[in-house]
Amino acid sequence: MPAQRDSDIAYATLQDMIVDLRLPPSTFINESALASELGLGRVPVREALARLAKDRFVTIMPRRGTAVTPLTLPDVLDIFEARETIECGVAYIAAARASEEDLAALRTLVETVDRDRESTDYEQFLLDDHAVHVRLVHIVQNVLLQDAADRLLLHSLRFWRMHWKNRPPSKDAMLSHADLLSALESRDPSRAEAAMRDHLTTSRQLVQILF
Amino acid sequence: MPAQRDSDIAYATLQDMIVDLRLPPSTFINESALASELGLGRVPVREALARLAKDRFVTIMPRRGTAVTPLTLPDVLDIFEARETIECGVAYIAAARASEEDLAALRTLVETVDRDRESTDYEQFLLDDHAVHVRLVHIVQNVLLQDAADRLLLHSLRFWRMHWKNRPPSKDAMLSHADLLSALESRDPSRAEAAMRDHLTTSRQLVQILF
DNA sequence: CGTAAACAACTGATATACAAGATGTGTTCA
DNA sequence: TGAACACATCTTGTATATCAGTTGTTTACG
Repeated sequence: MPAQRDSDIAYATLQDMIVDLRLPPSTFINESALASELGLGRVPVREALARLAKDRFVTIMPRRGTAVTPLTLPDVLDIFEARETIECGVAYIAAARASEEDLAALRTLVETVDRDRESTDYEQFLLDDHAVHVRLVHIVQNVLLQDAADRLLLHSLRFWRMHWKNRPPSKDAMLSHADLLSALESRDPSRAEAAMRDHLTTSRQLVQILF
Repeated sequence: MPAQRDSDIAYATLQDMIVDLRLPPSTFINESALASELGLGRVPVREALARLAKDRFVTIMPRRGTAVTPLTLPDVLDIFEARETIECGVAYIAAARASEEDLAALRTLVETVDRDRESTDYEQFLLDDHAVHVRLVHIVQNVLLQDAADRLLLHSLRFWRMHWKNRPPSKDAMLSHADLLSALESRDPSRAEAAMRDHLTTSRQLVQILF
């Protein structure tokens, strides 16, 4: 879905604004104001909102208005559960399907994340961690799984930014992907799946403890 | 996403038309003609097409036109792979989470499917089989997984209709869900997952043999 | 005779304008 | 003083019109 139409520009811009919290959860959206702010017409903005609603990034209440979807605890648990379901399967498949280039790229990314863990710049950590997961999904080369996973990863990114904004993370809240990478490099699907499951359940538990 | 706006009506109608092959794969879509045929304006139809494109039911080629997405063998294999990834995880979760009402409803549906297998009305079989999978996903009560799974199930339904249209199925191509149901009723997540995996890999192999 | 360039027609893409529904406020009556 | 009804305003939803881009065809030139 390459951005060439105004509608695609609006979609990409709005998604960015929602995920990086420039439009925080529960923000009400005024179509006309937003359109002139983006320098676009109302029609392409509307088309973009319709698509974002399918991703559940915004919630359209017919004849009442559109709002950035709020982020409740049940929602967050759904995100984690869905990620676990899809990404564990993805890790299993990727172990068999990854090319040497994939593994090399992944190793670089994982090392970057490990450096990020030593710093206190959690924004950079989040971005690089996100990149690892996106790359992993990319390995499978299945657009349908990719669609689903990318959406979940963005929801997840939005959540962590929100979560850490007021409660900056301790160092051990920033997890490594060393086990996962090692499993992939030894082409061990079951171990890769287990590593991913461990990775996701651990981070989920870090959230649940706080609530 | 309840249908009340014209845009929702257009979305639901078009999705039906695509999945039941009234609009076969690769059909080119003329917005104006379609709008007047549906008795709607062009704008809501456009919004609906934008959403259908996100589901990959139609393919928008900017400034060139919109077509119902074709159905190639690699696409079909992606559908099966994605279904296996998601639905096996769903089956695992559902085994622990299903209520007694869920199990009762599922049992009725599975028995209906088993009756369908005795007949030659593959359309009815497809609909009831679809209903079983939809119900199973519903049990998990996770809208994100539901979004992803429902989409895949519709893609799958479209494929089977296409596939069996010219090659009507033999009786053993119509699979049962007896094993899955029995695993769910004994609350055995691993067995439920295994039953689902067996179900899906078997039907995938039935396709691959023919190509 | 073949190829390339220009033109015309079609169709999608966006902007402008209009209509309808919902919400909040103000006034009036109990 | 409180509650209910009506009105006004705001915002979404839809239709119509205009603009721009792509494609296919035709014509002219090599």
